Amino acid sequence: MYRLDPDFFNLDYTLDCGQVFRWEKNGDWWTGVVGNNVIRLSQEEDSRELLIDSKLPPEFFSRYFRFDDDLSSIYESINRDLLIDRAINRYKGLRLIRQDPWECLISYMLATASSIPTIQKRIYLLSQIFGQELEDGYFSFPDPETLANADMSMLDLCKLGFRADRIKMAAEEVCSEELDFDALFRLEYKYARERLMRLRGIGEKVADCVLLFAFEKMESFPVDTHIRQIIQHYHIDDSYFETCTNLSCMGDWGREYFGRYCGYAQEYLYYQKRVEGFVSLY
DNA sequence: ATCCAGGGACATC
DNA sequence: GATGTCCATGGA
Repeated sequence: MYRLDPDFFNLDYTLDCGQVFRWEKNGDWWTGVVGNNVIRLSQEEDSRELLIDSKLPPEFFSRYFRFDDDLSSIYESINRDLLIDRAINRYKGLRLIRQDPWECLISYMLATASSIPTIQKRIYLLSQIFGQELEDGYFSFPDPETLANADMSMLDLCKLGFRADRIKMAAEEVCSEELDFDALFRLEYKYARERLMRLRGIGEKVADCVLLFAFEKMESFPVDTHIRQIIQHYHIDDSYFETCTNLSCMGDWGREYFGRYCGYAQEYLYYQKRVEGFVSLY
């Protein structure tokens, strides 16, 4: 057990905002599985110090929680209007997380048209049935080979619905190295997105989530149902915005409007909408 | 009962 | 390019 003292960091917002699905809070402590590690974290009320119950070194958490991102300059660059300004101030310290590409890919393929508790349940079942038990009740995420070779009757136990065959196909592509994660890292956002969207079950939204959360593409602007509702609800005085009705246009709008770090803007708007609905700006 | 949830594929126009 | 329907599942 040791401590870190990062600035601009709120553990609750970061783990609760809906970007990761394998953390749960009991009392003051969060428990989660990252790779083959069961990790427990807490944050002190007043000092804001991060308490870490894990054998992993500080460098691991600096990387995982993106302490290398300069949040104050990111806030400055994305703060374009009252709505995002409110979200930034209310949820200050929410950081994007550097996720594992494979787990992130499958997780967001399983997330389509589902509530967050349902997604969490699917991922838990998938890990319980196909992963390794690390501690009582905590399982590693299954590796690509296991899912590629999984038989459908076992996969159906995870309640994936129509998503089951999609993730099996994705697992096969990863195993055969037809889908190369290293290559995706090197590709520009636009081309990495096109590559991911060639997979069955990956459209613009899932591709953007995976690129934002696992491939360092901060210019991703995932348009899910909440973001769509936000854009439709707040008729911001912007001619480009006014004509923006379909989803892919909303993504382009977000990129242009918020700039290089629009992925951060997206996450703040998303979380604010989930927690508070359509907030008043007066 | 009906609608919605971190959507996407496919047909149709 | 824009629109409608279907796809499982679970909770409100």
